[in-house]
Amino acid sequence: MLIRVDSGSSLPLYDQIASGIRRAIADGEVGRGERLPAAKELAASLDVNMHTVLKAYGMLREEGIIEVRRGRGVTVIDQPADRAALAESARRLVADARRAGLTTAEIVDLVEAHATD
Amino acid sequence: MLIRVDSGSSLPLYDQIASGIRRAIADGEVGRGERLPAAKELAASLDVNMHTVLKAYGMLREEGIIEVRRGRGVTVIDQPADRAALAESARRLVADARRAGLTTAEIVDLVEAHATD
DNA sequence: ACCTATTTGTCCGTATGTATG
DNA sequence: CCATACATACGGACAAATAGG
Repeated sequence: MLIRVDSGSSLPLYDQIASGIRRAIADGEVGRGERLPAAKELAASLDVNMHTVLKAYGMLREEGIIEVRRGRGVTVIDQPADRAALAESARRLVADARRAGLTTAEIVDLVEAHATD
Repeated sequence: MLIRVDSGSSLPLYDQIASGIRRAIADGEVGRGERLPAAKELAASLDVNMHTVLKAYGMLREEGIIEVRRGRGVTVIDQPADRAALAESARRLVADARRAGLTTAEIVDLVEAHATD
């Protein structure tokens, strides 16, 4: 898995790492169900602290794209895409947001705030 | 704001702190829009590390209950219930979309498609 | 415009705990 | 029992946003 980080970037290192892993998965560089390197190893290879990698892993776990378990490591979740459920989620979000009085632009902002690349 | 933590508990300190703050808000001990103590202060009063308090604050921010800003401190959000539900919906949508391999731009497109003005 | 203090954000390092195999 | 690997908590350092003088 090829990831590069730039300590001079304005983006936090953990964001860069999370993005790199998302890309690696999207590109099929790491397959579904496959294991990602241990935090300690990835940290060493990127020359960052283990906590920084663990924070990136934690983000991806909250996004539901990896499974993180102590003693076992990190694996990419293998789940088929369900576009129907996705559309339903989007519909429900918009409905709730409308009820709360949000404009379309505000809804987009809200979504983007939860979709940090 | 009265919070108690037990280092002997099986629950992490940051969970205990977050729970304590949720309760304090629910009980009206701290009002909407009011400010919570600086992380450093709360940490000192609970005899825990500042980072532990910051982690608790981060959790509550993700839940949409509080607003945390650098240099300004932490304030309780006006409509926690609605915003919290919205944030949760947005989080879930993004997680599902990520799992389906969508990029941020594609997620925004999906939302906009359901938010025709 | 400048300076200072405050406050959170990020990153590092270390130590210890806990689940897994 | 032992090694691996993440989880929690501590501490320190510096950066960046904010507020106020």
